[in-house]
Amino acid sequence: MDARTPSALKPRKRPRQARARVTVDAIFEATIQLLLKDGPHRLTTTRVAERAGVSVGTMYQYFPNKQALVYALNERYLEVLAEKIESTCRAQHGAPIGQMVEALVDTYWRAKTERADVTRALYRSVAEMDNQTLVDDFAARVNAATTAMLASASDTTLDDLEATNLTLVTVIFGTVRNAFERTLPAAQAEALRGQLVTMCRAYLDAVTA
Amino acid sequence: MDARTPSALKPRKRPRQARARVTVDAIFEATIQLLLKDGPHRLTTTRVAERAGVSVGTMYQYFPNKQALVYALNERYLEVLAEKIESTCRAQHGAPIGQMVEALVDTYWRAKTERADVTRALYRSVAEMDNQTLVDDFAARVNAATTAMLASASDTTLDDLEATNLTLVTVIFGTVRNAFERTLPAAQAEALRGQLVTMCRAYLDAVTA
Amino acid sequence: MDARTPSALKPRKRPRQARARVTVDAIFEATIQLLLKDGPHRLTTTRVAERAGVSVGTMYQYFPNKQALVYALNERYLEVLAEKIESTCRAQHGAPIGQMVEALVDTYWRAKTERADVTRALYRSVAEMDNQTLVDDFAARVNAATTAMLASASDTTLDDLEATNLTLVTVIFGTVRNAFERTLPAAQAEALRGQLVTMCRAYLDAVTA
Amino acid sequence: MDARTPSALKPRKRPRQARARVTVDAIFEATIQLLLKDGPHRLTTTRVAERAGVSVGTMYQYFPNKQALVYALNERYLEVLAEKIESTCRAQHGAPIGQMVEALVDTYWRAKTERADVTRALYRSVAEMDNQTLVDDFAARVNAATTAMLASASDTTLDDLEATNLTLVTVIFGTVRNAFERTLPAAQAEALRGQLVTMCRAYLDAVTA
DNA sequence: TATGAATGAGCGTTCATTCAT
DNA sequence: AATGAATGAACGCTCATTCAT
Repeated sequence: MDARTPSALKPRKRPRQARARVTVDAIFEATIQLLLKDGPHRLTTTRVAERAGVSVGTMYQYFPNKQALVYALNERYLEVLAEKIESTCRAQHGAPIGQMVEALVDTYWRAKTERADVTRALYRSVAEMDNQTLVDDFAARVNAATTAMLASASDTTLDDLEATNLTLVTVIFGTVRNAFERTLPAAQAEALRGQLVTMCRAYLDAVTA
Repeated sequence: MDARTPSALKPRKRPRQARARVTVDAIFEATIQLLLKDGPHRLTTTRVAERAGVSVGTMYQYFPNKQALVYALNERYLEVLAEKIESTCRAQHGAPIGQMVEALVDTYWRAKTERADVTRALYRSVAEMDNQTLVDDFAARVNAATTAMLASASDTTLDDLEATNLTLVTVIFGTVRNAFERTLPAAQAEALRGQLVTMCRAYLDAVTA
Repeated sequence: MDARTPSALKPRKRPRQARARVTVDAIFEATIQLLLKDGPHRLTTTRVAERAGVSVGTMYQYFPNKQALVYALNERYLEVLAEKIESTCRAQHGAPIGQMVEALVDTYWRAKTERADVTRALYRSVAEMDNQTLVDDFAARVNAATTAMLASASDTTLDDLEATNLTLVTVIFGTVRNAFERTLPAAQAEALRGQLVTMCRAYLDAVTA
Repeated sequence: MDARTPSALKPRKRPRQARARVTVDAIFEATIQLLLKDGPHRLTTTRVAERAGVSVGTMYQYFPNKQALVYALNERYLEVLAEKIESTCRAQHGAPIGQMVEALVDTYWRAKTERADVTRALYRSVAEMDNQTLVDDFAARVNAATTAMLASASDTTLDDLEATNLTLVTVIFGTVRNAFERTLPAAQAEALRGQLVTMCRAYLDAVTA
C-alpha cells in the first residue's frame, strides 16, 4: 500500500490482529475462486462474502467498495511478484549479463506458473476495473530493479541501458502473458521458455558486440 | 462471420443498404469510444445506442445481444488484421528470413498503431466476454500464414520450424500488447520496435547457425 | 361487430374484397396458432404478421392495435357459437323440455370440441385483455335464445323461467369449461357429457313437478 | 410448498420473523389488488412492490421471479380451499348423500364468496402463467376427499362412484366459476346456489334409483 | 462489533406502434 | 397500398451499498 494508492480504494483498516488477517485472506481467496469459476462480470460482493464465510457488512469494513477489493487483491499479488523480481535482481548483481536474463525469465515464468489459475484470474480482473495505477507502479519498481542489475553486469557495458532494459522487460512480460492466453500444452510452454532465453541472450550479444 | 461463430452471437441481419451500413458503423464506433472512455464494465447498450445516435431497438435489430456486439467488433477487427498479416506473408514468400520478421513486426506494429485507441479498447474488451473462439481462430490463421512464409525462406532452413514460429509469433504479439499497455511516448515506442526487430533477427541467427 | 363494440377496438376497415378476407383469415389463423404454441404472453404483433405472411404495417391496417385483434378473434368465434346456439333453440321450439336441454348440451359441447385447441387458446386469451363486453354480449344473446326456447316447451310450464334458464345456462357452460381445463381422456369426457344431460333432465323434472 | 413445486418457482426464503410475514402478506395483497384493477397483463413487479410499500429488491428476496409470486399466491389460496373442502368431507362422513352435496356446494360457494375479489383475481391469473401443476394437485386432493365422502353415504350406494363424483365436482366447480364471471346481483347469485343444490340432489336421486 | 434485510438505480432486452419509403 | 426499419417506454431482474438491529 504505497502513498499513491487512490484514497477511494484504500482499505478501511489494516489487518493488525490475527483474526483480521485471516478474514482478509479468506476474502481474497474467495475472490480468486469466484473470478476463476465465473469470470469477472459474475463477481458480486454478496457471493464473495458468502464464500469467504463472512457477512457483506463485515466485508465492507475491510474494503470500502468492490473495486477496492479487486485493487487490493492485485496489489498484494504484484507486491509479491515485485519482491521476487527484486530479490532475483539483487542476487544477480555483478553476474554475467546472459545469466541475468536467464534468471529474470525463470523467476517471472515460475511466479506466473506457480498458480496459473490465479494468474489468469487476475489478468482478467485487471482490465475490468481501472487498475492502471497499480500496473504503472509495478512497472516502475521492476524497472528500477532490472536497470540496476543490468548496469552491474560483470562482462559488459550496455550502450543504451534504458532502451535495452525496456526492451527486455517488455518482451519478457509480454511474451509470458501471451503464452498464458494461448493455454499451451506443458511441453510447448517449456520449450517456449527456453527459446525466450535464447532470444534474449542473442539480443544481448547483438547489442553488446 | 465464419461457420464457427456461436449462433447466439450471430448478427441478426447483415447491413444490406448503405444506410444500414452507416448505422452499424456508428454503433461500432460508439462502442469503441465508450470502451476507451469508461472501460468494459461501463459499456451499456443504452449508452452505445445513445452515442451512436440510434435507439436501443435499432441496435437490437443488428445484434441479438450485447455480447454479440463486442464479438462482432472484435471479429471485424481481427479479420482485417489477419488479412494484413496474410498479405505480408505472401509478399515475403521466398525472401531472406531476416527480412521476413522485419516485415512481420512492421505490419503488426503499424496495424496496431494506426488506430491505437481501437487497439486499446479491444484489448480491454476481449477478456470480458467469451471471445476465446475468436482469438483462437485468429491465432490458427496467423500461424498457418507465418509458418508457410518461414518455410519458404531463401537463405536458411529452420531445424524446428514449429517451435521457432511459435516463439516468434508469441514474442512479437506479446511484446506489442505489452508496449501498448504501457502507453510509451512515441519516440520510445519507435525505438522499442527497432529493438524488437534486432532481437528477432539475432534469435534467428542463433537458431540457424 | 355490433354497435357496442368499443370504438378503440373497431377494425379499421371491413374486409370487403376477397383479398382482404383472405388476409384477415390468415391473421386470425396465425394468432390462434401462436396462442396455442406459446400462450398469450408470447403473442406479439410481429410474430403474428410474420406467420400470417403479411407485414406488420398491413396488419395495422386491419386492426388498430393488438387488443383489437384478440377482441375481433373472440368476437368472430363467439358470433359463430351464438349462431349455433340460436339455431338449435329455433329448431327445438315447441319440443319437450328434456329434449331441449339435451340438444343444448350437445350443441355447446360439440362446438367446443370441434376444435378443442382453438377453444383452449381463446379461453386463455379472454382473461388476458379486457373482453368482458364481448362475454356479456354473448351471454345476453344466448339468454334471449334459450329463454324463448324454454318458454315454448310443449310438455311443461316453468314457474320461474328466468331462474331456471340462468341455472341451466350457467351450469352447462361452466361445466364444459371446467371439463376442458381438466383435459379429460375422451371416454371420461363423453361419459361426463351424458351425466350432464342426465343431471339437467333430473333438475327439470324436479322444478317442474 | 409440497415437493412437486418446480424449483424455479420456490420461494427464496420463508418469512421467519413477524416483520417478514407482514411483508409477504403485503406483497400478496398488492398482487391481488393489481390483478383486480388492471388484469394480469398489467401486473408488473415494480407496481406490486410499490403498492406493497417495499422495494423491488425486497420482493425478490422472497420470490425468485414474477411467476413464483403468482404461483405462491395461488398455492396459498388453494391450500386453504382444499383444507376447507376436506374438513367438510370429514364432517359429512356417513351422512345422507343429499346433505353431503348441499354441504359441498355451501362450503365451496362460501369460500369463493368470502373474498370475491381474491377469487376473481386468481381466476384471471391462473391462465397466465403455468399453474397447471397447482390446479392438478388441487383437483387430485379434492377428488380423494369427495370420493371418500360419497362412498360413506348412509342412505345409498353409488353404482359408478368415480363417474358420479367427477360429474358432481366438475359441475359444482364449473358452475361457481361461471357464476363469478357473470358478476350476478346478490339475490340472483343466492338463488342460483339454491338451484345448484336442487340440481345435484335431483341428479343423485336419478342415478341412485 | 457484526449482521444481512432492505434499498433502488440501473442493467439488458422486448415489442406495440409509427411512418418514410 | 404495402412494407419493415426505427422508435423508446416499459419490463423483469441484479447487485453494490447502507444501516437498524
